Amino acid sequence: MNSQTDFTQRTVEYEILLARFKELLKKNTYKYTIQREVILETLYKSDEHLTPEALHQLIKEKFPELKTGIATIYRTLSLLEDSDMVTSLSFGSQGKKYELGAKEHHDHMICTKCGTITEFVDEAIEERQHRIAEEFGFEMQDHSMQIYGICKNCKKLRFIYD
Amino acid sequence: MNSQTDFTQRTVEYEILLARFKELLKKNTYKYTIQREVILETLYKSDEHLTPEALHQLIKEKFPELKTGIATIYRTLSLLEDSDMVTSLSFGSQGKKYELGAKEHHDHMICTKCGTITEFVDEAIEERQHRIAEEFGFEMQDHSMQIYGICKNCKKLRFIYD
DNA sequence: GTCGCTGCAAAGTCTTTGCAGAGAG
DNA sequence: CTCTCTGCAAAGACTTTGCAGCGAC
Repeated sequence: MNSQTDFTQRTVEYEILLARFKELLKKNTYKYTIQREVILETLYKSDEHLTPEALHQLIKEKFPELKTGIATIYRTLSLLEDSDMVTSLSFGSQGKKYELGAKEHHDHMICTKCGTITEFVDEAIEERQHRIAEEFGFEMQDHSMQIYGICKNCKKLRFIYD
Repeated sequence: MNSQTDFTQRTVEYEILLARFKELLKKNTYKYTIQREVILETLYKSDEHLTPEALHQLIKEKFPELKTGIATIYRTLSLLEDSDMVTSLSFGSQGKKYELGAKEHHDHMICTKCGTITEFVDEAIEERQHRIAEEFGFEMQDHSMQIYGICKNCKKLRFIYD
């Protein structure tokens, strides 16, 4: 293990994402800043859906020298969301979670015990959604679906602890 | 037009709902209060999905003598939600909206221009959802689906104003 | 009567905003 | 150089909580 920083451990996929991001910034005469890239990178590296607060924690741990403020997290997330680079999910009272929206479309299965989010795609459902919107004369921009329940893992644990 | 109060203009459907509610209260040794009934009634009469604030406004207008506090609205909505009598929907930053959950299950189509929510049900989708949960070893408790876009009406208006 | 419920106001959360200095273009 | 972006702290919006008095049972 050498002393490479995280910044050099980039995948091709991430490079493409970053290029898209820089293009977006340029197009809107926004500036490239290290904070903005770190936020993008952290979202990219995380498999999870992150709350602004969780994202802030991760960044403080990984890049403490940046002293990134929570306000910047919020501002950047808004910017990314407005540009359709990230998507947010709202929960009951657990606030809002963000994920990179560059990935292909998918829906969410949310465990009400542990909060874990599993992604899935179902073509039949996608197809029906389009048809329904059409039926109502509705111009669909987006759609989302959530299945709430107890995940496989928590079902096992429940068996042990309950 | 006579001077009947709203309380006497009850439908059979509402009476059943109210009976369910009273039963629920009794079962949990909660007390029946006029505020709680007014909240239930207002939710029942509204075709829309209401924010706690909107609900509060409606109640202040209809029953000013009660001086119902916003805290009571929140407390009662929580109570009703915990008891599965109402369901809440979360939105981007527009907060949370509540609807009576006593009705049969349905999904939502949300206009991003005017915020109007249209309900719909699609059997094919319901069926697929169960199948997907099963596939993942997930014990489904609930599910929700939202289609975001521009409603028929706003599409018309856009044609005129844009 | 008792004990839960209510309104009010104060306290929490979470998110946004104002501002002066730092830094990208 | 200019003008945006940032961190900080203060302000906002929304929701919850503490408390004393009121009211259901």
